[in-house]
Amino acid sequence: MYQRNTIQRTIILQAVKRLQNHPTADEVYAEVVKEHPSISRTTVYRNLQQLDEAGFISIRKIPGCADRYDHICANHYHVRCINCGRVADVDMEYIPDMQSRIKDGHGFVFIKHDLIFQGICLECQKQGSKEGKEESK
Amino acid sequence: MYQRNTIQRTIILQAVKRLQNHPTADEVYAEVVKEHPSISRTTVYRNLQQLDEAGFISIRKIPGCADRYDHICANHYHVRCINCGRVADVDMEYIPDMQSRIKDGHGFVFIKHDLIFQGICLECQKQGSKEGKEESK
DNA sequence: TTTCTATTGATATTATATTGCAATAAGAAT
DNA sequence: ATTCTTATTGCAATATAATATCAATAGAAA
Repeated sequence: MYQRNTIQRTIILQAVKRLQNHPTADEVYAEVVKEHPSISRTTVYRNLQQLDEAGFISIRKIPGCADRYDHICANHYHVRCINCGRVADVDMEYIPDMQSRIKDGHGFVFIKHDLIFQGICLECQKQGSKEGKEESK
Repeated sequence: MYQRNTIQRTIILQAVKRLQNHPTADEVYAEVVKEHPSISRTTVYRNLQQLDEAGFISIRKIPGCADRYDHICANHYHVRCINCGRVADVDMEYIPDMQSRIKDGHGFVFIKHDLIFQGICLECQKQGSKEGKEESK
């Protein structure tokens, strides 16, 4: 756990709270470097992880793309656009006891679960999926 | 789609079918290089992707670790050990209409979903989680 | 046998993330 | 206010996973 609230940590947290669209570490870096041009990418990566550990933000590991950082920490589900990579929340009831549906878990102790939808976002539908900024990996 | 069934493609497919534990591309490489010492890692990556596209195996993108290759193509759910990285199937009914539970999908067209559990496998429980071969990222 | 081209394998590159370490800066102690 | 202490930063290097480029090769077809 970290000890001090530095300028860097403060503006990184503010950036995640301002950018509400599940930014990647690099997108957070691009945002904070405007305000604090000397900040290092390493510091952004490091502080995002520390802010996650401290419970102020939540890291979201989405299959097939860079980690996203979420200003909302409560458990919820996400959808990823397979054309442009955009990640959004879905409004769906969280199922805390999902693991109770498992008949055979091969001796695993279950801790949590992630449910990630894949689809095409509204913008990419409009553009006929022609010029997405990212291909699905 | 590929045109020819090369030696390399054949032994890569056999390796995935033999290694039933959701191997990574590197683990498949380690297996096939025993039989075919001159094979290139690139060829393994490339063929695994082509075999996935051709429907003979299935790529599984698990958050926070390297892609796994599955000899079973039918939709099902997985659990990952956060200590050693092992990926296993869970025996649980597949829910094809999961997206029907979404109240607001923000205009996304939904295509598929992935449900991934995280937990501790039997082996890591026995070892008291002391010497896992991989830390959770 | 010769031609044609899919495929391979070596190398380089990209993307994402982490580690090591010297320099810095922010509190605490004096 | 000055010094001390150490958490933190930022640079550079490294790690890992995956992909791109391209000349050489192999194998089917003519």
